[in-house]
Amino acid sequence: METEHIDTLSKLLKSMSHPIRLKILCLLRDQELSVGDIRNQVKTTNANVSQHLNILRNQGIIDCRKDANFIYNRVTDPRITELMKTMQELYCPHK
Amino acid sequence: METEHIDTLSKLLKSMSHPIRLKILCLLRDQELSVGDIRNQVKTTNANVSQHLNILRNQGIIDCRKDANFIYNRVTDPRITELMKTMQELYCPHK
DNA sequence: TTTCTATTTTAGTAATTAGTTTAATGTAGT
DNA sequence: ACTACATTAAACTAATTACTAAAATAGAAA
Repeated sequence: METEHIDTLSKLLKSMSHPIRLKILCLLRDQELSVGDIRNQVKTTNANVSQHLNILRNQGIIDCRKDANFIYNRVTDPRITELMKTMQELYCPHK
Repeated sequence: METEHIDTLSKLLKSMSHPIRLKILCLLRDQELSVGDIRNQVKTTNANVSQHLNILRNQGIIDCRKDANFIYNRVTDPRITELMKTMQELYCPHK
């Protein structure tokens, strides 16, 4: 694997490797959620969720659309969905 | 996904998300290498490689065997190999 | 034993990352 | 206009992580 890919991938993994951000990605895997929705599930402050969402946006993992005064977030990159699926299969004991 | 799995996985991703450690994992995917071998490929100090290897060992990703005064490292967890394979397929343009 | 080589550990510092608080922005409804 | 709500931005402290250099450990060979 080339250095360029190593760097790209390590940045991606880093952005996913915070428990709050990983949880957000899980939540957004099959639904669109507002910042407030996420805050309720993750139990932290709005500002903190916002900061984490921003990191995921800058990484190109999620994007958002605005509706009234809500911002709905969703996973955009299908590779992330695929990667999450693989991780779940490998690390979550299948029922 | 349960909180426990989220924590486990985020720790795993964190340990993989440093470029040097990710490169080490790539190198060890299909071969056993000594600390010095790795240092030559990664271009840093022995101590630095040793520290990164230690992080990967504590995470249970790799283990090592001693032969004379060399320590040979290898990936032990087959899930890591599988995960690396998926990441490579998704993020390295296939020839 | 001494010497050399490979690796690890420790200690120190620099750099990055995380979380809290507060202020600011934007939008809908009254 | 004002008020309420949702979100973001800025500033700061605390905590973690990374790298370097030097000392320590362990084994092989002389």
